[in-house]
Amino acid sequence: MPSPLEQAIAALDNHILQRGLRRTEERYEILRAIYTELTHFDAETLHRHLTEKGMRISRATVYNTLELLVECGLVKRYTFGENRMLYERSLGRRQHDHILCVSCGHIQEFCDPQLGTIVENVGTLFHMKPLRHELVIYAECLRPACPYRQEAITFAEK
Amino acid sequence: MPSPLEQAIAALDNHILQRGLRRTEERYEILRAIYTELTHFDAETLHRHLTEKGMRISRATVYNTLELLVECGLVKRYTFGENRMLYERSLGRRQHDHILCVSCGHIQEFCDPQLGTIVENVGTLFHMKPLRHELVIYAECLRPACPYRQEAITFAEK
DNA sequence: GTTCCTGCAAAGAGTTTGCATTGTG
DNA sequence: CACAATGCAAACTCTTTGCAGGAAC
Repeated sequence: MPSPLEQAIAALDNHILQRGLRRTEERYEILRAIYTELTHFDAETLHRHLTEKGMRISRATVYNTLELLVECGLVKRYTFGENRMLYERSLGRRQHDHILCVSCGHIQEFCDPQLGTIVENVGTLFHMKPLRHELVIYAECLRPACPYRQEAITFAEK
Repeated sequence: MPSPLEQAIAALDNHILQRGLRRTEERYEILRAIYTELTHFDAETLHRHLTEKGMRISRATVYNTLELLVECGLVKRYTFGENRMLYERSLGRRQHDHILCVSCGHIQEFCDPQLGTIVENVGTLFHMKPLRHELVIYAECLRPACPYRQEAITFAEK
């Protein structure tokens, strides 16, 4: 069984072929980073991650490629809490939603099968067809020593 | 029974008194507009609305006052679909979530009591205390003549 | 009179766009 | 070798900030 990365590469190959686009190194490098190294990241973080690994790539290409990958369903885009967009890989993953710690910013995922029913019911009520949904729970960690707090401090000091 | 606007003014009076702030005309005008004329608006729309009614007010004051009103719980702030913040009045309103039409941008509200249960359960699962949540359903209107589509076209042409 | 608040304009953050250059097909 | 995609920098949008003048207490 192929790994999610292998599946994603095959899907991107296919999309590029279908649309007469070009197989550039940048597109595959970005896809690889998203499928093997990053999760819940913003465009800036992805750009920094790639340049720090020695790759020479522009912000424009990062944004262009993210849009391409969102279009062909390989990446999902969210607009969490703060005014920026977050991305994550979507192939080989169940539908899920997010719970975000307001003190450290750490994001965790959860699945709740009942939520799908609620979304369908609301759609029916309004005569609308739900295409996607986003539930974000903003919460506070109850553990006195939250393991992610240090991460948040490091992040804030930058 | 006092109207939501009257309650909101009283609450703002109280907040201002408690914190030793000042009762400026701008703050009360903004509060009045939010409680009687606008819903699901962004800062720019509020600013335009006020200036079009002849009021001379700066963007900085609009942003400052929105922050003040969010702090004291009179206004709620959301980060829907696109990369901007939306606001709405919160006093005298039940907890609700939003369904957004992707073709015209129209936003409607719904309440689902089961959602609260889901949110609590997820909090328990992760040992976190949920503070608030946002569910946004992105959907497509099934009615061939969506009454809000014209609104969207007008909006787009601006 | 003191201090907070406002207006203005400039700065910031995140994202998009225009255009010359590069490189895929 | 055509033309899509890249890199760079500038433009753009939304929001925040610094500061001088003005208003509330």
